[in-house]
Amino acid sequence: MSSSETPAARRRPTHRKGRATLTRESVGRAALDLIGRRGPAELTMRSLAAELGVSPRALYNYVEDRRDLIGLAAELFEQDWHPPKLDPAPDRWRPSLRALCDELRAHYRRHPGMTTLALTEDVTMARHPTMLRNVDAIVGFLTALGLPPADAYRACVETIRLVVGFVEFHDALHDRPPAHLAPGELTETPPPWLRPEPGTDLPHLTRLADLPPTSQDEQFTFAVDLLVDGLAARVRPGGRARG
Amino acid sequence: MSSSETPAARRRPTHRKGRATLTRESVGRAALDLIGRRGPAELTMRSLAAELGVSPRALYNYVEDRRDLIGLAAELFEQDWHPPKLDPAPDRWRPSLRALCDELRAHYRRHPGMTTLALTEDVTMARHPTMLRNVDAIVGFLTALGLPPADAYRACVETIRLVVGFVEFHDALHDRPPAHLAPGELTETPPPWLRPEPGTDLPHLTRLADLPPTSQDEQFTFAVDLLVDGLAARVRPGGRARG
DNA sequence: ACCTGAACACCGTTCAAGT
DNA sequence: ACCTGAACACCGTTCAAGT
Repeated sequence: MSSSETPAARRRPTHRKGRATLTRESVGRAALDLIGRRGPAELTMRSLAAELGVSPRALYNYVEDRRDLIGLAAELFEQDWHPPKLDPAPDRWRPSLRALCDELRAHYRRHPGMTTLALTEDVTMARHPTMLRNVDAIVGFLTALGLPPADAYRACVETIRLVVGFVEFHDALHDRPPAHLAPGELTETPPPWLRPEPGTDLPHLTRLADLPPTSQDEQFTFAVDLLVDGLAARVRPGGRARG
Repeated sequence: MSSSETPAARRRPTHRKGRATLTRESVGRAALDLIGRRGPAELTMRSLAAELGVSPRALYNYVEDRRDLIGLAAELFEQDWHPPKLDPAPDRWRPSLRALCDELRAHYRRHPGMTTLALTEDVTMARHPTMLRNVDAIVGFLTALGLPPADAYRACVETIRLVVGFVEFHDALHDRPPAHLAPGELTETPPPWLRPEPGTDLPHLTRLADLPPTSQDEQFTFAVDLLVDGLAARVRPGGRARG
């Protein structure tokens, strides 16, 4: 009766009808989990509500609409990642950058298709303070290598785009092969459909067909190596920035 | 009455009820046009049927389903492009590669979101003979620079991914800004949401806020320059391939 | 052979009503 | 304050019937 009830009595109940109370964050987490487990196409207001044991209408008490839900999941997804330690010393920056790309790739691969989903739903990601800290750390690392600040920012953007593009365009197909494809049709690189018919005049593809295939990881390593060498040309004393 | 009717009489009618007769190709072209004009989200069986003046059911006489339709549009889209002339001479390969990237970017920009749509619908692109010829030409160009065949193929893949990733993740947002965004919110690079609050400890982003913004084209040029320099490190006599 | 119209099972979202 | 159930306007796809 007094104005000083116990804090517990003031707090919102944590359960309701045997079910954990929904919150904006728990709804977003559930969406992110569902995307990771079943893929982005399976995220519907109705399927998420069913997993949470509520009616679809109940979700609208915590998110404005589906776009808001996807944006929320994307934000939580970004909060879950921090860049590894980055060392700009002349003999350490290359392995640092490679480790950064490897860890970023592993993170995005845990939710393949997430970025593409945000893109198609016009969701703008990356407003969270965590993301600001991450970008600041990477830009600082690239600046310490000797890049002008504007180029350090540009290189940061390209590094992230390289990884995200690789995961969304390459890993996503290999990690979750579409049901309609024959097993080996995408695991091989180059894929079988790039193997020319005998007799066609495609000399370089013909020669390629006899080489051992490139694995996903080899292709990724090649992409990161290209980036590292491109940056090295701007970092090395006497390196030329433009051709 | 004779068995030698005129060829015109044997041919399928080109019109029906005042409307051009549908064909698989004309349906695919209409889909590609609709995507370019109104964006990928606006492509539905019903909207396409309405534009063609038929019922939605009629489309199923020419395509198996929506995935098949999108694959068909993607195939026609690829047929519309051919790489420019590529000159591997030591003083010409850099401008050649830059021109290739510029033209590929311009092509993909004509149908922003097309690649992402194909991706989310599990459509595998690029089986058409035209695409084989294009890839063969690019791999041949990179081989002539001095890259081993396996690396030439890998570099070809990364070049295309760089351009497609840039168009889908960067140009798409600038060229068709989502309705819910304030005008300057995406045209500026770095975007306003990367500008830290005063007093926060993000020194590199803080410094960046005072620099003139990077235009889309400058960012693209930077990305291509990185690629060119990365390749140069593998092409130059004495260039090191790995760090 | 090719089309239409009605129908089915989905989807996001909203309304009116419950507790 | 938070929920449910019914409803609306969409969607892809299919069925039965027309010409």
